Amino acid sequence: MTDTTSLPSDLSKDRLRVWLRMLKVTRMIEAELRERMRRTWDITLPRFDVMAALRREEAGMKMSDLSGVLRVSNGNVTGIVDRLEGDGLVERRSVEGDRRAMRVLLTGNGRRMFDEMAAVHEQWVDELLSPIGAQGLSTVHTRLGRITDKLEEKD
Amino acid sequence: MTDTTSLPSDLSKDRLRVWLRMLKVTRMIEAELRERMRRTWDITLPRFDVMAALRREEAGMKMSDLSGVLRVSNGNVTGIVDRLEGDGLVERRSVEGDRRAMRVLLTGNGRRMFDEMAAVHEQWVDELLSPIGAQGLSTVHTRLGRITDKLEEKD
DNA sequence: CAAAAATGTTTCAAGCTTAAAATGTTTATG
DNA sequence: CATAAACATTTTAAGCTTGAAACATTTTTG
Repeated sequence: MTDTTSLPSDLSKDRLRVWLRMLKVTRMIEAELRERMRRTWDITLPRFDVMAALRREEAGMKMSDLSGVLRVSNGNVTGIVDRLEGDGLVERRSVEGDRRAMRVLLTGNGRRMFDEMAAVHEQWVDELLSPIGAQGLSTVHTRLGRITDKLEEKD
Repeated sequence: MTDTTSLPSDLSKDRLRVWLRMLKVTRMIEAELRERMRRTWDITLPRFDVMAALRREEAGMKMSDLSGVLRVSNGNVTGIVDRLEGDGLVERRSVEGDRRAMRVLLTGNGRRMFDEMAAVHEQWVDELLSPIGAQGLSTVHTRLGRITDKLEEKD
C-alpha cells in the first residue's frame, strides 16, 4: 500500500493534496502550541515569535527589520511590540542618527522569560514531530527548502 | 553536501529546524495565495476555505460540521458565513426536526464562483510547489501524514 | 539648496481568530 | 414529567493581521 497509485499526469492534483496536508499539519501543530503557551505562560504565538527574533540580536532590531524577518506587516509589529512593552518584556529605544527609527530589544525580564519558554517549546516541538525520524527530517527539510528558495528568489 | 552532518543526539534541534521551515513555507505560500485571491476576485482565504468545504456537500453542512472540518472555532464560522451570505454566495436554511441547527449551502452563484476559482487555485498551487517532483511529493505526503495521524488519535 | 523620492513608523478600517459566556433547543435521567 | 445535561449556534471582548493612508524624517536629485 505505497503511494504509487497516482499517474504522473495527476502531478498537479498531488501537489494540491500535499499542500492541503501541509496546511493541516501546520495548523494542528500551531493550535496545539498556541494552546499550551496560553495555558502555561498566558502568552501568544506572535509575542513568542517577536521575542525569539529579538533574542538573537542582543543589540535590538528596528521595527522594520522585525517585520521583515517575521514576514508580517509593519503595522502588525507595532501592536505586538506595544503589548510586549506594556508587559515590560521589551523596550523601545531611539536610534541615534535617525529620528525616524526605533530599536526594540528584550529587557532582562524578557530575556529570562524567553529562555525559560524556549527550552520547553523545543521539547514540545520535538514531541509533536516525533513521528518523523532522522531520515524523514532530512528529506522533508530539503524538499521544503527548495520551495522557499524559489519563493525567495523573486522578492 | 548531504544532510548527514547532525548527530543523532541533535534530533530535537533538527525537529525544531524542520518545524520552523514548515512554518516559513506555509506562511509564504499562504501569503502568496491570499494576495492573488484578493487581487483576482477580492476574496479571502477563509471564505474560500468555507466554500471549498461546502462544494463537497451538495446538501449543505451544519455550522458545527463546518467548524469541525475546517478546525476553527464555532464563532469564527458564524462571522465568515455571515459575510458570504451577505455576498449571496451561501445560504442558511433551517434543519427540519432541529430548531437549533442551521444548514449552510452554496447558492448557484456561489457554486459557479467557486468552480472558477478552484481551477485557477489548483494551477497556482501547482506552480508554487513545482520545485517538488513526484518522488518528493510522495515522501513528504507520507511523513506529514504520520504527524496528523498521531495528532488526531488523541482527539 | 529646494523639491521630490525614499524610508521608518504609526494609525486606521475591515476582517480573521480565539475562548468564554449567553441563548435557545433537544435529549437524558431521576 | 421536571430538570439536568448536552448540543448548536451566536455574541462578546481581546488580540492578530492586512493594505492603505498619514506622518515624520532622511536621502536623492535637478
